[in-house]
Amino acid sequence: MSIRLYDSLTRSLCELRPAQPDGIFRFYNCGPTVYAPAHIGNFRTFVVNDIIRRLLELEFGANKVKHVRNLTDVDDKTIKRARDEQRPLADVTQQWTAKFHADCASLNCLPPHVEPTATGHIPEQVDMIAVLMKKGYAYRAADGSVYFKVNSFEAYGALSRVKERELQTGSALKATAADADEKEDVSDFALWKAHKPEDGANAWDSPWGRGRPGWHIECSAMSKKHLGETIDLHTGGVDLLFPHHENEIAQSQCCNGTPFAHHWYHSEHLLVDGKKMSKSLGNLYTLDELVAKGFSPMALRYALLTGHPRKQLSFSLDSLHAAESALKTLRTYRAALDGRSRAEATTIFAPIFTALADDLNIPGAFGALFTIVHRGPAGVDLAAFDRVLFALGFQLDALDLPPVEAPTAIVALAAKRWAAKQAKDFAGADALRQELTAAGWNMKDAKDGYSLEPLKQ
RNA sequence: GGCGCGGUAGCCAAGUGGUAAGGCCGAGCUCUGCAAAAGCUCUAUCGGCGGUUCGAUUCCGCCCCGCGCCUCCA
Repeated sequence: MSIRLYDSLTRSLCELRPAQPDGIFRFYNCGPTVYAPAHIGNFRTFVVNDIIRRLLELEFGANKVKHVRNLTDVDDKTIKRARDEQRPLADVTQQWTAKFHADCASLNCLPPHVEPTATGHIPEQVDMIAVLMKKGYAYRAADGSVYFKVNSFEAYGALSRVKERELQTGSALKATAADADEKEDVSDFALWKAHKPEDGANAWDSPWGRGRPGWHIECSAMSKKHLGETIDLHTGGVDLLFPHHENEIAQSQCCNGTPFAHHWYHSEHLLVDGKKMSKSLGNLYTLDELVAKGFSPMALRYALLTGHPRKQLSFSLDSLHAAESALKTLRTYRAALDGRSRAEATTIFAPIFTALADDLNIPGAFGALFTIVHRGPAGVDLAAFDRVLFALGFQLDALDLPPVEAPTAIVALAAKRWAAKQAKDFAGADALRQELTAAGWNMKDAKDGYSLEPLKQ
């Protein structure tokens, strides 16, 4: 199987393969800014990237993939959060890093091999900026900040086709750039930001004075350090395509004089009520909120994968209900497999891998999966099915949420109903069941007892 | 204004130049006092109008509608 994936730069499908002779596939995925809980739109990207990681491992071998995902732990948002809460920056970023890790774990995302932080790579960033200054690609402005001179890089705009757009009067860029007055050109972007009072203690020394790195340079520096000058695949959400990734290319290629990434991939946004999630629209969900509503993280993982990654995906609580049901079907199916090895039957799941390797057609893979499931478990090799589950990252035993303790009133109602049923008072039992349903609980009868479970919202 | 993406059953969502996967919901059925669980069955002609073609949902043109990026947003 060879993995073909859309490349944002050439706008075509290209095969993924390691370029270096060591055969190691170098994979860099832009990570989160750790100042708040990531929302599920963020997690769509990370879950999709987790599928990429898993496919790469299946294709090249687990020890032939190096996956790096950064943590942005110094920027306007993290600093503001620390200032608002009157806490040290590191305190805040460590808190939200831990939360991010916990969420990723419950979504069953494989941890990256290296997870570098911006604050942990200040010298590397300074070094790159120094080279850019020396080569004439950057300049120090009157405010003490260092900017990248966009028009010094011929190829600028290749990724986003920025040269095809007119930066006309009144464009958002011109109107709102806070540092517009300092820069030689509105398109220039900060490599090093001179210290401002509101930055507080969050400043580092540099040849250009105290300050902090700009956003884009961290990825250039960290990917270079951990993966080398040229990487095989660089990914992120579509909103990073411009300017973030465009700027990364400019910095890295001007500094190193070598190609930055062979392949670029961007996943599309998760939509709620037809719109991208945002705080201002109030349509933002976090994993914790969904778990509080009774949904399992695995259901969210499933729901986030129901659309093609390069297409916007509509999310709703209904999609979580659908996901729970679909996953239960898979769990039931797996439980029905007898575990007997059937080497001759391991290829029945091939259509699933074919779909995945064909530009990450995950919905297509789901379709193939359920088509196979409906043929029944007879003669199916358990290990082969588990490889499918690995590729998709589904942990079916994680589906069951810890049992919820019912309130005493509910317990009493249930006991009463059970007694009525034992006495063959079915009318009374039914009435009590209705009371329980109205109270938000379902009573599951068994031969010799019963259990209670809360109805989902 | 520039760049890009999309409009497929009640909802979500694949896909192909030759009469449209899959999931959910709903309905019916099997099982079961009821409910649940499990299983089976059923439900679309693909935004609109033209064009190319033996034939288009799939290619081309126009139109309508929606979304994203152009602001340190995944």
